[in-house]
Amino acid sequence: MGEARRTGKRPRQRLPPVLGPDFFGRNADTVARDLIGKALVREQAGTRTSYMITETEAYLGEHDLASHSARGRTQRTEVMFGPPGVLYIYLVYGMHWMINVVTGAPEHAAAVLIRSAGPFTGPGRLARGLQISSALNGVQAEPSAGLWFEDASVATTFRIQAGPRIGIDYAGPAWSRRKLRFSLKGCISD
DNA sequence: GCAGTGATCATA
DNA sequence: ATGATCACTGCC
Repeated sequence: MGEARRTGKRPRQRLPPVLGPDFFGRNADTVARDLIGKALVREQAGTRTSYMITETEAYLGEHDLASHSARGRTQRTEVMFGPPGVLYIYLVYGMHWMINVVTGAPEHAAAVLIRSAGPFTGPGRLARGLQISSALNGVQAEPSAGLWFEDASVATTFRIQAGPRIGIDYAGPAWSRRKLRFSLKGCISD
């Protein structure tokens, strides 16, 4: 007993789909744009919290001089060359963890940086707020990992703004000018 | 405006 | 082994 029956007139429960390789196995800029308004879900010690994603950045691949993968395959960038939907998490400035998800086909070293979600504006604050660090680097984003993405948009209509990426001037004007940062218009992070 | 912080990578 | 760099944040 105790199990809910799935027969009869009970309406079928609609679970928000977990975004997987089908979603992430596309161009980074498409994924980055599509992630705006989606949910980043964190579960720790049985407590689950969803955060609406409001800001992302696309890193297109080895040809993108702003991307870590432009320097080739290294120990750090190895996960970027792996399958889509895997988390790429690294430390910058000795104290801030960045949450990325690998996109595109394997061997195509592209990723999307999650810059803001829910109340956490800024990639460093986001990782700190969700208590994310290197433990999830190289791990598939799925419920068993405690961090995953869901197509759970609450807002029905919203505008997405595109602008230049932050903190990548080293890539030169051609790449730093490109509008590969996406944000929810009206949010503090837009 | 700029200091803090330490992994990572190139150079040797 | 050493030094430069860094997909940032917080406080001046």
